[in-house]
Amino acid sequence: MRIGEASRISGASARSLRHYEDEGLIVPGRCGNGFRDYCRSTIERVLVIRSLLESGLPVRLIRELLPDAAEGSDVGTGAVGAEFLREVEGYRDRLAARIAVLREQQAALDAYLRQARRAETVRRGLPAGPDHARVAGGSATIDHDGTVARRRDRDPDGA
DNA sequence: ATTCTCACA
DNA sequence: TGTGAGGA
Repeated sequence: MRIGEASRISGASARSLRHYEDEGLIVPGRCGNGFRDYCRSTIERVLVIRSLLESGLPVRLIRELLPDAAEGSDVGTGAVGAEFLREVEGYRDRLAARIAVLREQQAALDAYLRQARRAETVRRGLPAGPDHARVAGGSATIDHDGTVARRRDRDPDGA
């Protein structure tokens, strides 16, 4: 079958199917007209790839886990090497590190929203609200207390 | 109507 | 991964 049907059956977009091929995860055949030809085993392989992807394994590791798409016929054995496990662990650790960073960013935004809402409430209750959110040139960061710390990239008039 | 490759506001 | 171009 061609990529269209393979896409419907596997649930992977034609784009993804071509991508998996570029990544060496699958090796569909080719018809005379150059169209890709997907056989049943390839479809099954795509299904496995998708589940693995959803499990969080990066393409690189999936490639190592699955038997060579080129030669072999059917799917995964159970022969996982110790080195492979270490790679997965490494990936998971890096993921954890990224999550930690994301948590900090989320905390910073939560803090910012709290102080921003507080400021909004205060403004309504007071005669005049002098300071508003000002966004000027340069970069800015939001601290854990919700404070927006701005800094000019370079002070034009300073020496 | 489908697919292919290539490139990216 | 999506999307569009330009061709088969």
